[in-house]
Parts: sequence; C-alpha cells; structure tokens
Amino acid sequence: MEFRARFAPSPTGQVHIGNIRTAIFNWLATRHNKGTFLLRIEDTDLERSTQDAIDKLLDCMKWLGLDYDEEIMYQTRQSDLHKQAAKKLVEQGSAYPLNPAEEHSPILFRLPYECDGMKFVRQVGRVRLELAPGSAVQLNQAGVVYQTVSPKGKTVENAATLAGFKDLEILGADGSVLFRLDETTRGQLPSNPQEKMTVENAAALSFVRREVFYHDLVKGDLAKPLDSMKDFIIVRSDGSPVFHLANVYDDMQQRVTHIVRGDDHVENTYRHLFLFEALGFTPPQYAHLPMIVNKAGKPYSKRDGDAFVGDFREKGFLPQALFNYLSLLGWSPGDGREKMSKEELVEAFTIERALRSPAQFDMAKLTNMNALYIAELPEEEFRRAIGPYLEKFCLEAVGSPLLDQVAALMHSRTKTFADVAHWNYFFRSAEKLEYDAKALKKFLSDDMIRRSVSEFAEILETLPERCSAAEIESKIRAVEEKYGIPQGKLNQPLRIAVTGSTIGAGIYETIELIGSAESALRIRKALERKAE
RNA sequence: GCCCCUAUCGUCUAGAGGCCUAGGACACCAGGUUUUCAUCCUGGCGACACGGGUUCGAAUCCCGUUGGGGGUGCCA
Repeated sequence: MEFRARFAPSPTGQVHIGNIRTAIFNWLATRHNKGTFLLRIEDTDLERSTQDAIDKLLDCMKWLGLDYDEEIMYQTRQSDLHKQAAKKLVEQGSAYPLNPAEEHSPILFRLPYECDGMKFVRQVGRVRLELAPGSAVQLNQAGVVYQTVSPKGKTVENAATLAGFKDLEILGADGSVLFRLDETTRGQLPSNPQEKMTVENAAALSFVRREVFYHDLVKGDLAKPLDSMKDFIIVRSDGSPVFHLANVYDDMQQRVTHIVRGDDHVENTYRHLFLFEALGFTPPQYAHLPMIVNKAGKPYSKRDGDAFVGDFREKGFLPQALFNYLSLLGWSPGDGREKMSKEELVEAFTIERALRSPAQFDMAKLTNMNALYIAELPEEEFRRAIGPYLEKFCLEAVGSPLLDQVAALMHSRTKTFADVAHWNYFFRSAEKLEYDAKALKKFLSDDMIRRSVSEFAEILETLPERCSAAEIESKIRAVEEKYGIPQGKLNQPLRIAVTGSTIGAGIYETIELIGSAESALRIRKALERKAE
C-alpha cells in the first residue's frame, strides 16, 4: 500500500524541537515504508506567519537532512479551494452560518445526526442524564443546551451538538416525556442557531449515546462520546477557512495516507473524521505523538529559548547527533541500540513503537551523544566543522599555523563545537592570557615550586623553539629531581602558568605547541602575577 | 466544570501474565588507566505513583484515587 505522510508546520516563529521531532518521525516512518514525504506550510494565520519563519524552517530541515519529495504546498494558495469546499458543505447541509441574518457570519460544520452508518461511529447504549431540578432545556438543529448540577452543587450549563442525542427524550420530574426527538420533531426544531425551542421544567435527559472512535497507531483505540462534542467553526466571519477545513482538505488533496502529528491534535481527529466523510473521502490513518517537555516537566513554550533547532546548531551540535537524539525521544528500536545512523533508524523505525507518554528533553544526554559523533569525525572533517565556531568563539585561532595540531590535540575533549571557546590560550599572547585566580593561588604559592618552575622557564629559554613533548617532559623531570619534588608535581603548576587553567590537554604537548620561548614568557608572567 | 489521553531509576528507555532478585543508556558516586582534563575500563547508587480487584502467578489485565498533559465555537 502506498504510504504518504506530511509535515505540516505553521511558520510562526523559530522551529521548535517538538515540531522538528514530529518532522523526524514523519520522515522516518515514510522512508521506512518507502513512501512519499510531503511538506506543507500551513500559513493561514496571516497575522503570525512570516517568510523569515519559512526560510528558517527550510534551513533547519535541510540541516537535519529531512528531504521531501514533492513541491511544497503553501496552504494560503489553497484558499479558493477551501472556500469552494466550504460552499459545497453548506449546500449539502453539512455546514451552516452561525448568524444567518448577518452578512459576515462564521460557518459551522454540523456533526451529522444521521451518522450510524459511518465506520467511526458506534452506539454505546441508552443513557440517562440528571438535570438541575426544574431547569430548562433549549434545543435547535445545532444542538442542545442544558443545566446539570456539579459535584460541588453548582449549576453548570452544558452545550453539545444535536447529533450527540440520538432518540432524545426530555423527561419531567414525574417521569413523563416532555419532548421526544424523532424524524418529525427534529424537522420542527429551529434551523436558525440563534433561535431556540425551550422545554421548561425538565428533570432528565434520556438518549442513545454514540461515540466517535478510531484506532490510533500510537495511542491505540480511542473514543469520545458525541454528546461531548459541538459543531465547530470551519470558516471565520471574515470568510477565511480555519485550520480544520484547510488541514483536512489539503490532506485529502495530497492523498495523505498517514497523519503523524502532536498529541494536541487528538481531539481534532474526532472532528476531522466527520469532515473527511462529508467531503466524500476515506480518512487516513492517524498517529499522535506525545509532547516533548522541558526540564521542569512542562511543555515547551515560546519562552523556552533553548529549544529552537537553530540554537543547537549555533551551540555546536552536529545534525546527526540531534537527529539521533530526537529520534530516541518517545521511541526506541527495542534492542538497546541508541547511537544509530540515519540508515539504521530508517531500517528500524516503525511508528507503532512510538511511546504514548511525554518525554523530557535532556541536554546532558544530547551533549554526550554529540561528543560521540564528534569523536568519530575524521580529523579533516573535524577541522572543517570547527571553522565557523572558531570565527565566533576563538577568533585568535583563525589562520594560525598551530591550528591543525591544536585541533588534533583537543578533538577528543570536544563535546560541542562551542568548546573551541576554551582554546584561545594556545593562540593568545602572554599579556592577554586569562588566569584562573584560584588555581594560580593554589598551585603557584609554594616557594619551592616557584623556584623550580622559574628554573624550568630558564631551561626552556635555552631550548629550540619547537621541542618535542618527550624532551620537555625529561627537562621537567630533571628539575623535579634537582629540587626533590615528587615526579609529576610540577605538571599542574606549569599548566596554570602556561594555559591559565587547570584543565586541558597534556602539558608537554601543550608546551610543544605553544613553543619554548612563549611558554617561558608565560611562566614568568604567571609568577609575576602571583607575586603581586 | 465537562471530555480525552497518560503514569517503570533524577532523565531517556527495555518490558506486550511466569524469562524481572525489573535490563540498558545518560547523569551522579567510587576505583583503575592517563602528567591534569577528556577518552577508556570496573564497580556502586537508583524505579514499576497509590489503593483495590482478576489470576496458581501482575510492572504487564480491570476498577478507583492521585499526579501530569491535551481539548473545550472564529490559534494551528
């Protein structure tokens, strides 16, 4: 069977990891099934949709390798077709204006009373609903409004579509039938939504409950009582079609067979099923993905500035790492594999294995995975990849003859490319070097250490500019021996003096790269600084 | 309020009635390798939300409670 899925974002800002995760799952499911992956830009919210957002979206998709197969569909360009569809729905009685008297009225979709034949509707049985004593029930062809008493004793108003109340009987306190809904009386109900027929002194509602049901590929069997639903707006008062109509129409036109989208659309599905039916189409298969939540366990909001795909790129994450990580949020291959190539993911991915509950985004795990991907980068590629980050975070390194060697030395220590910000001590002159004051105090206070470090600096000055790490080590050992300092004790003080920091690559290699004279200079500076 | 969904270590997850004394990964802690850091290796800490059922047997099935999320007439 043909498999056609789509990613249908609305371009109203930055691309969010939740959105892109939906795109990834769609893409994986499609590629796994050798289907067609479509991209549709749902830009019908004219107020908030921008070209800039569209550009960013396309950029993110390209970065992550989410390629699509057919022309991009822009929903605004479908507008006329949507309006025609709305007109057709009104003509066939599937939709009606909220205010027939007004020229500009929203159009509502009518949940059909005659729906027992539909594949996604089933009867649950006759139910009885107690009303607030002596309350009135209002009804028309759009729906029923009635009062019930909440557990706390408050009277609350309920409204639902007429279709929710098959064979409705409004009962009085004595059990008498005040009103019975049948073919004849249904025709007599006001067709104008603004007009209502009122039944006074009602005590209970009795009706055959029906529910809408469907099988969700990830959430399983889902159902919702029809009497908890209302007719819904499909055309705004300004004549523009809303999401429900546009979305369903376009899915229909693009012959989408599988809709993979966020959890927040589950409730829409019950309505869309009827829309497909009214438009004469078989509904597609649905799969609703749980949301991704932030560190606080809450859904990401626009305020969570660190959840945009573009930010991950800027922070130095590899697209394949982000892709891999995101694919594991709410899905797993089931065999314990985590680090997987795109090909392996495509091979293993089935939407049915997606989880039903929300997943929390974990920066630490992403970072770990990114480090794994960086580590396996060939040296040459690593050098190429850090380029843009050097320009941003470590300008001194750009063009330096030392760069390649520094990169090789620091490769295994790089978790995100933004880490190159810590490389500047290799390239910065002694004057500009920044020192970790605490470490300086800790490792360069002892007199014996200071004298020996100073002596090592003197030795360095006599050495050739590029001296091997092994040679440097032997010189350090010699100084340690002379002063009776335990082997290796000088490493850390020297590291502070030369790099300003307690962490970094091997100090011998570091001195080798920085050069004898420059290293000696730095040691002297550090000693001066401490002396101040 | 009403409707829908959901609940395994701090986090991501394995688990589809006996293979579970609940497995893996990240994080964390301890030890080892290493001149520090990172890598790598070993070990440790650590969970089936709660209460009822069903069953010879439940993390797995059912009901309830609680927590979380979503929806609830002109956002998508």
